[in-house]
Amino acid sequence: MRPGGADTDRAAARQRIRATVDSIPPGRVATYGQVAAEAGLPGRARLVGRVLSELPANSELPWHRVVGAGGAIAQRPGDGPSVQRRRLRAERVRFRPGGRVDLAASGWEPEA
DNA sequence: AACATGACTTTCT
DNA sequence: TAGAAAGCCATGT
Repeated sequence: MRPGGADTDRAAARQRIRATVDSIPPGRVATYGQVAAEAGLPGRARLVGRVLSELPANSELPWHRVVGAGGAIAQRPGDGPSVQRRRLRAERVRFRPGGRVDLAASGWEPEA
């Protein structure tokens, strides 16, 4: 076989992204860039968004714990921000006036 | 192969 | 507060 093939790399990257998202504890949120960096893919925040966009509706992955830079709720296709906001509020995630997540209080601090 | 698009981020005007 | 610009890059046409 050809270890290190491009296809394999992309598949592995997406798997690491999913694993990272899955490791975000309830009540905490991480930004796209943060998830990418934790997954060993610095600078590829977009790839994270891509992976999440392809998740099946019944996915167990806590996609709602991923927000944009500065705690902004991302504009998702076909659905308003209210869905994600509700799910986060249900986990006691703190919000700041303006509708952003309070990263200082509820941001994810991954353990080394 | 060129071009467009997108659940992104950061910096500079 | 807004917009442009430049990074990033997988996918689809």
